[in-house]
Amino acid sequence: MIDSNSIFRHLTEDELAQIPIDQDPEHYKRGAIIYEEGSRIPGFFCVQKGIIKIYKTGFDGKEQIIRFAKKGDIMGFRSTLSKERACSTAKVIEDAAIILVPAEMVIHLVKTNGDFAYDLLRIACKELGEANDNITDIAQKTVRERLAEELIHLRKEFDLDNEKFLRISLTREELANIVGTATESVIRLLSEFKQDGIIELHGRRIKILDEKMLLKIGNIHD
Amino acid sequence: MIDSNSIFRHLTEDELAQIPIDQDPEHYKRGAIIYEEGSRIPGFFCVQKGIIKIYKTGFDGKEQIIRFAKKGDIMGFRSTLSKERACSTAKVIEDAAIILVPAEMVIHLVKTNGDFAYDLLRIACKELGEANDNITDIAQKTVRERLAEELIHLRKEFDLDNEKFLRISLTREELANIVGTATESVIRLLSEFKQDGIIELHGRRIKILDEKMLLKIGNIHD
DNA sequence: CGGGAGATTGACTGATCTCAACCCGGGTGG
DNA sequence: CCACCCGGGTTGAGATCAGTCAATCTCCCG
Repeated sequence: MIDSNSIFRHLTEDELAQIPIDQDPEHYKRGAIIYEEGSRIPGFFCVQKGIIKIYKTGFDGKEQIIRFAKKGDIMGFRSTLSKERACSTAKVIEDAAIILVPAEMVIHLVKTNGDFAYDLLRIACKELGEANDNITDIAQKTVRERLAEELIHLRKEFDLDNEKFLRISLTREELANIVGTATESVIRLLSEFKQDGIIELHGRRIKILDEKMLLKIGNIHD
Repeated sequence: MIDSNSIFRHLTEDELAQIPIDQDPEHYKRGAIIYEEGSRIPGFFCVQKGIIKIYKTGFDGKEQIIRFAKKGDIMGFRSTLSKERACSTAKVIEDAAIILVPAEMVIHLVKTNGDFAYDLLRIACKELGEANDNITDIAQKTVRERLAEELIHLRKEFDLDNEKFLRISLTREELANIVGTATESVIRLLSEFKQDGIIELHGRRIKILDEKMLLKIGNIHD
């Protein structure tokens, strides 16, 4: 039930009993909004199934996708811990099952279970590191480089199916909102990559043919 | 010695005794590097005086300033907690005094002192929120908007002296490396702002005359 | 006085964005 | 059954923000 990399792996029996982990998760359909920018968050969400996009809305209404959450990921801990209103929106892009751990419970656990606190801290630090990488990329790389890099990133996070298709399906607009560019630019660059034999496009599905080339285009070295 | 918003405010007498907080801090001159990208960090740095810029180096060598640390701020906790190599460099831009808390000590505190863990978590969450805001801004706003916003941001973080000069002095290049643009662009935009009577420039010192206008240019609403 | 770092300015270029037209497939209501 | 609509996806043309390159200037320091 609780596997070795779950955020709950260090809870005691007693603690686990207080968490709704065995209860039925809430089910959400594609398009459903789990929480919205500016609202209060009741606690922290653990994704058991599905994919959620987490985005902020810019002043002109354009969405900027910050990250995705999938099975095993948690959402909303930032606002939960700082007791602030949500500063991002979470929207389902692949039907999801999610459980909610109440805010007081999380805070109580942080204060009383050191291993749990440490794990949570490491998750926050990991996200922080990724966010900082992201800032550097967006500030310094071209759209072309960022798109290549994002394809690699999606491949790492969601993997490929046995036909080499990315296991996540995004609209062109969503891709643009990750990379931070216009939809048309994504379309043009994707078809360029296709021309060059780097990817194949079947509607929203993207098949990755030449990962080496993407690494090169994206200036990814590590 | 430990004021009410110090990260150490929740330590017990015993715990405090184990921390080098009363010892003489290490002094660093402008230009000194406190830790460098790719190196191991011995622990976590608490700034008692001075200003440090924390930046990442892009693949072409251009630096991207992630944030500043000043009195009361901590640095390097991300790498310390995740036990990874530093992914950013910390360089002094105003003579600094800094104490170091060894990594094992920090981790031990996180695991045994819930209030400390909670405080640290909140700091991480705060940074994470700021990083996400930053991503959205860089991805969506123009250079002009970002520069205006950054001036407001610097004014909030470092305040103005009694002549309305920003209490932080940066080269044009550093300003460019925060905003994510070319040095020349910063120079041109600053002199535009000067033409419009929004700021005054005296070498590196920037006097803020019309904050309202900066808010407007930067599309800052909250 | 020479050297070097940082600041400035101008000219040019070009990567991206915006706008607009058009296509395509699916769903829906008449 | 068909016309229509709508959300995405594409493509082209033109406009432009911002980056690059290069020359010059100004301090400040040794």
